[in-house]
Parts: sequence; C-alpha cells; structure tokens
Amino acid sequence: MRVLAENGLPGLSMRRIADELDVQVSALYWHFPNKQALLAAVSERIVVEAADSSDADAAVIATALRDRLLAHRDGAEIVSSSLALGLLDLPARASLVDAARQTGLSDAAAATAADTIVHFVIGCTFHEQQRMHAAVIGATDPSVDITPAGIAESADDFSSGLAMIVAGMCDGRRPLTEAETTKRARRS
Amino acid sequence: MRVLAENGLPGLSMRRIADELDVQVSALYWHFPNKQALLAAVSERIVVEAADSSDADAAVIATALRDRLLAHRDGAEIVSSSLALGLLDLPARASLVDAARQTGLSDAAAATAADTIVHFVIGCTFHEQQRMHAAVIGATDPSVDITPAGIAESADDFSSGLAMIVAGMCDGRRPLTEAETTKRARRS
DNA sequence: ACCTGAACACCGTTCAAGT
DNA sequence: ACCTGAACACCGTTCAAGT
Repeated sequence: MRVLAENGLPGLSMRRIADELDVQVSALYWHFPNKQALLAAVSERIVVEAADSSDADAAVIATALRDRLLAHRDGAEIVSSSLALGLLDLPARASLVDAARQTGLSDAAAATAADTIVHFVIGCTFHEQQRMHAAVIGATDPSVDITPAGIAESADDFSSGLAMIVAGMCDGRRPLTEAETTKRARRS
Repeated sequence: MRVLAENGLPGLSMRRIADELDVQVSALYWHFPNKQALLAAVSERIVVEAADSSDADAAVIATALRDRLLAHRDGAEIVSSSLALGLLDLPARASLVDAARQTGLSDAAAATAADTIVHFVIGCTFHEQQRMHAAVIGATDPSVDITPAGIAESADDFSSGLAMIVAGMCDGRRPLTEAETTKRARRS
C-alpha cells in the first residue's frame, strides 16, 4: 500500500515492493503466485466496506464505493482489473443487490442494477483518476481542468449520472424488452 | 491492427510492431512521440462510426459502440485508456448527446446521460473481454462461463443494463438533486 | 525526411541453492 | 518454511549517426 501511495500503479513493480521490504524479488513469489494475485490482495484492501450497509440505499452504497476508490492512488484501475479477471469479490455489489431488491425489484433485475451501478462507479472514477494523473504530469492539455471548480464538476457529474441510473432502476420494476427500450427512447 | 489482432494488448509492444514492419523500434518514434499516442491512433480506428447515426436513438448508438469494441481484441481496454488520458474523441459521444437532446433533455442533462452511457458500455465490454481472455488462458476459474449460454447472458446483461439507464434518462427530464435521489431509492 | 544501431534503465518470472 | 542470487526473456525510450 505504501509503494502504491508513493509511486502509483505504474511504479508498483515487484522490484520496488521487494526493495521496500528489504528482500529479494523472488521472495515475493513464495507469498503470491504472480503479480495479478498480489494486485488482487491490494484491491481487497481498497474495497473493504467500512460500516454495516445493510440498510443503506443504492446511492449511498455507490458513493461509499467511489470514496474508497478515490482514497487510493489509481484505486479504480487496480480494482477494475482484479474484478475483470475474476480475482476480486466486491462486497459493495452484494449490498447493492440487497438495496435493489428492497425497492421491489426481482432477483434478476436487482443483479442487473447492481452490475450497472458498479460499472458506472468504476468507469467514472477510473476516468477521473486518470485525468488527475495527467494533470500532475503536466500534460499541457487545456481540456483537463484541475481548478477547484473542475473537481466539483467531477463530483457533480458522478452524482447526476448516478441519480439517472437509480431513477431507471426504480422506473423499471421488471427488465424491459428491446422493443420497449426503443419506444422509451423515442417518446418525447 | 494486425499485431493487436494476433497478440492482444499485452503483446502489442513497440518491438513487435517494428518487427511486423521490418523496421527498427526507434523508427516508430519518428511517427509517434510515445506508445500512448500510437495506442490513441489505434483507438481511433476502433471507434470510427460506420453509418450516419444522426437519427438513431441512444440504445442503438450504444449497441453500435459496443459492437465496434467487441470487433477488436482488447478493444474496450485500449479505448478506455486513450479516453481517460484525453487522447481520444469518441464520435459516439456526440451522437449520444444529440439523441438525448432529441428526447427533450437539457444540454447539461444530455451530456450527463451520454457520459453515463459511455461509462456503462466501456465498463461492461471491458469486463466481458477480460473474461474472454481469462477463458482462453484456461484460468480454470469455474466462475467464468464460456458456454454459448454464457455468451448470450453477457449480451442480455448489457441490453438490460442499457435499458435501465435509458429509462432513467427519459424519466429524469432535469438533473435530480441529492435529496431526490435518496427519496427515489427509498420509495417502494 | 526518415531510418539504423546501440545503449540505458527498467520489467515479470523461474529456479537451483541456501538456512 | 522462507529466502537468496543469478539468470532469462522481455519492455519503453533516447540519441548519435547515417542516407
């Protein structure tokens, strides 16, 4: 965690970790089969759920997950890859399924809602953290806004998008068919 | 594109590209300042919009984007990183903003909707492509389903999630406040 | 304008051998 | 059980020098 905080994901190499521990690189391979497994262990530390969230609603759980990701450098990217490789179980996902079911959704619809929210939270936060990184590098890209107003805008984009998904979740008490999706998009 | 198709993103190294072109690695650095810039050029080729989509609805545009990403090995991951670094302009995003505005949303709400859909499409497809990759490696992970039924399920997860977001987009004709988000999630 | 050749400073992973 | 030392097969990037 210390190496990650100080060097970011690009600097989180087996050699740097070994150096931090005053140990040879090969020693790490007794504890982890490979780097991805080590990264999965790091991911688990990032996404641990602090308090009991059994009675929280989806928006609160999603915001808490985002806060965990933002609390660690490159948190979204690390968690994203561990998740995609199936090496990480996201406690927040189970909480989201519960929250969705409590609003009256079926099991299948609740799972869809949870996955959709997880994708949104991770995608949004990943994007945001990479922009922060680019800003630190001084990428001279004027499209990147690092002013306080820019930061606030990021948070607002997140909560607006989240509100939209939650609205859709509550709106659709059952999964929509393809035809219905099209109709909805067309109605003015 | 050939090196990507045959070796995937992990195998898309400057050396392999140079070999394919019968050229020294350093020659590539006359054409591109660095690897990320080259990857951005690859991303552009992946996300070009085929037909005119000025009159398409959001669901159609999103599905077309997903198809483009799925058509190239590791397409979602490459595009995701180029996008996050601000090196890629997504034509589909502009189309999505148009589509959202045509349903009566404000400019700000349309932008939020477009970004939310883009995050969902890329996150969902990234996740799916990494699972495919893990399956090819033979990760022996029984949680990964590569049967035809599993593939169909992926497509269904995608369209169900997309339908949910589109429903939320149409539902919220204006951005919701935090209080409204909470209220919505609580009402049964 | 476009490319070569060679180097620099790194990577993840393996494996015999030690204690 | 846990670690060392050394090697293998790679990386991205730079830069003088060529044509």
